[in-house]
Amino acid sequence: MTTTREFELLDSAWAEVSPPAARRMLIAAAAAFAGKGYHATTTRDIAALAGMSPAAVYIHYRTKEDLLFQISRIGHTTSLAVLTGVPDADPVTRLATAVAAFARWHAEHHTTARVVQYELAALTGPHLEQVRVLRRRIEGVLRRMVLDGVRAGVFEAPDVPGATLAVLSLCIDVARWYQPGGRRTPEDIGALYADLVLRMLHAETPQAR
Amino acid sequence: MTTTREFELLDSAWAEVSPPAARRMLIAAAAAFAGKGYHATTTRDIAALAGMSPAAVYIHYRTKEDLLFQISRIGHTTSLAVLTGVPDADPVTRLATAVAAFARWHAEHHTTARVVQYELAALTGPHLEQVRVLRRRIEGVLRRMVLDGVRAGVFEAPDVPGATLAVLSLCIDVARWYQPGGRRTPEDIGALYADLVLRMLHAETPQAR
DNA sequence: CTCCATACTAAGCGGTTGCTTAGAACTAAG
DNA sequence: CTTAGTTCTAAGCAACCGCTTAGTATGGAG
Repeated sequence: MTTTREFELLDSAWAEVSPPAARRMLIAAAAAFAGKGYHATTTRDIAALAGMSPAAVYIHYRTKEDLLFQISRIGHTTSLAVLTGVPDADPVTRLATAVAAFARWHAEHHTTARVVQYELAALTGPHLEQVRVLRRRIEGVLRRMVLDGVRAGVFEAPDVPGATLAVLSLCIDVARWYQPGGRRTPEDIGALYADLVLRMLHAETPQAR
Repeated sequence: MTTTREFELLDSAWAEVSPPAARRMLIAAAAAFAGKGYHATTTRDIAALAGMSPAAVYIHYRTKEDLLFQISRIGHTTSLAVLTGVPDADPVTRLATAVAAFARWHAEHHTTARVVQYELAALTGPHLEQVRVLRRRIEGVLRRMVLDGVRAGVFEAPDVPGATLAVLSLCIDVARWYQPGGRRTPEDIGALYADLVLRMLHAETPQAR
């Protein structure tokens, strides 16, 4: 129960989910899906983690897949907000800040991020389509940032879509390898990746971090 | 059946598996695991894909997890061989060739690579430990290449383990996003990534390549 | 031919799965 | 107090899971 409460306090993104029992169920499902994978998780696992009976899942969610979809939808929306919420600045600072925040999010919320990035195949047709729209928007935002820098002459990238792909891929993969007890904090990872990405684009690192 | 035969011809790494029926079973399992995930794949799926009865699985493999382990073991060994098989050269050329080959392998063999990279959690204790040894070796080989360049003064990396992590992560994640029908061929991806990695390490791109 | 090992299938067993049903406990309005 | 609506549980159903068992077909050795 302590774990669940910590989750709620840390993760303001779940605040919109109500009633509280439905939120607890979502958080339990996200933890279970992230730890064992969607298909290896049973509805009984989720209910037990949420401290309720197996049937309670179906009061708030139509199916197990609906639970996955809500996690995926909220997760994608939140990570998109992290990218777009970066303050306006020159292209170099802007991309550096965005990469740092995006990579950091994938570490800090690696539980949600793992579901977001690695359980897409378990979504049903219409739900998958809805999530794909969000994913295209995320890539679009990042590509625009790279393109702005290239146009301003501060980035050097012979292949803009390719560079965007690499940057996105780098950040996403944090969710796979990150471990909470590890050597690097989410902040460290954000700083490291911002630096590496600027080097990748042959940009001068600004003295303002 | 045509698909299975194509697989066999393309993938020489499976050659060591015998008898042929056991090889067909492994290839069918790899395809199924990559497509739907280990837990979503039933032993009946695998048998059907291999064109045999469900019970035939257990003639050649003790459990479903043993099938996964064999795929993972061979996959890890092969990808390690791809890295170590790079011809000796100056540090810049050597790392560039290795990254190109490693990234390319993850695209070309994205079916196997997906099982290798994303189904580790489904391995049982001793099998997981065995695979972890191979994974540490892969990271070690790559780190050594980065370190050699830093020591020779041709790479600039304030954080060698961090840079190694990023390079490895970049290549591994190819298995997640690569699609056979896509715009980029495995060769394209290898070339793109070799270039991006050299930039990341502030190295001058050699004219060869 | 017999003998025997290998490779396979048909059938099915015990256990687990996602999900449903029937009803209990609680809350709040009239 | 009654009533209605909501949230939960106990019990269980049909389908499906990994895996086993019993038996058949094949082919090589003697």
